[in-house]
Amino acid sequence: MAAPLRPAPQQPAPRRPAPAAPLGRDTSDVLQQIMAITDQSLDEAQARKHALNCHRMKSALFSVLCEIKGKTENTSQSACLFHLAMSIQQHQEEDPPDAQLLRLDNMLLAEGVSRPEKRGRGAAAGTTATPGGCPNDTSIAHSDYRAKLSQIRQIYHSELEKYEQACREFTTHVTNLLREQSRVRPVSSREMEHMVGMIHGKFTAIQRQLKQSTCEAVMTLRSRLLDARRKRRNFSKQATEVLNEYFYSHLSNPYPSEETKEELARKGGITVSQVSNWFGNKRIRYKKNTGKFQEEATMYTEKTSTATKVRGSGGQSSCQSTPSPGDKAMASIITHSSWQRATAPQPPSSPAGDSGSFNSDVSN
DNA sequence: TGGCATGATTCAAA
DNA sequence: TTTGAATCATGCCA
Repeated sequence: MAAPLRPAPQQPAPRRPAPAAPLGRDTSDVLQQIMAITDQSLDEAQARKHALNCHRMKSALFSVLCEIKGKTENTSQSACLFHLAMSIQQHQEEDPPDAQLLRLDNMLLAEGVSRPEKRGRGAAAGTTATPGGCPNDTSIAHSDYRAKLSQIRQIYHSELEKYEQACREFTTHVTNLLREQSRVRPVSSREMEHMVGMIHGKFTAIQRQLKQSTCEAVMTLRSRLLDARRKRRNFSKQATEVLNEYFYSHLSNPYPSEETKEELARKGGITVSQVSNWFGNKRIRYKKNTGKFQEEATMYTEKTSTATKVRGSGGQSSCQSTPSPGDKAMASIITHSSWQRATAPQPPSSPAGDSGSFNSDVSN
């Protein structure tokens, strides 16, 4: 059986100086050498380049290539339009990363990483408030934070500089290479710009990675600082007294309004969130073990009753803290009955309702 | 050092 | 969004 005719396998380009030969064969030979030049080692390529530059057909080949390029200009124009459209589309697709880059830039700027290091104190730490924290602890944490941030900033700028330097060097190298190639083939300025743009695009991607990892480092640092803020610190005696007084004088409905919370926070020198936390904990712990809190309850109700007698009939809490001999029993009854109803959102403007429920609880 | 007290956090329910 | 409940984490004291 006859084997089917197959196209002859492509022979690798001969790596030898072009001998004197007919024009067509000579041209294709030179072209093949150009094509193969990237496969060769640097020394070999250098020698090949020199041979090509000195080749007697070089100027003829160059003009032919220019002619071909000129003829295909129309085609290339449409190709350029296509590339332009593709590039626009690509840029549109890259919008999210660009937005991300913008966010990264903003964050680095906000954290003081993008800026050169400030000499003054509290450059970045000034932006982090620490409500309810201890000044000594936070200042230690902040100095630690600043030191770590400074390290991150140094690393970031050093790496950024390295990348920029590498980008410049590589761009110069590629530009020189293209200039070199322009002696053999026509290289338009647009091609050069395109190549430089590509290089810059690659290095921008690397820079984005750098910014991202820097942001992550800053976030980790911040979260560690936040963990440090989590440290528990007992409230001052005054704060505890203010809260307890309110709690036991409003035992029927220990749900202070937002305004009351603010007032209690101000009086105790703590934050509104801390007041909310305290009441949340107090309610649940009181309910769980009423007996344990009886002594405390008696103490505070007596205290507030004394204060009421001294102050007379004025004051917000005084009108709601009329102590009765049966406070202990009342507390336990209230705890197990009215709080369940009281968990429903309270009407913001019903102080009378508070005392009313208190009285009704007592009477019940 | 262990146990208790207590402020903070988390999560589900209303 | 607030609250209850559970849980964590830390301070304090015997």
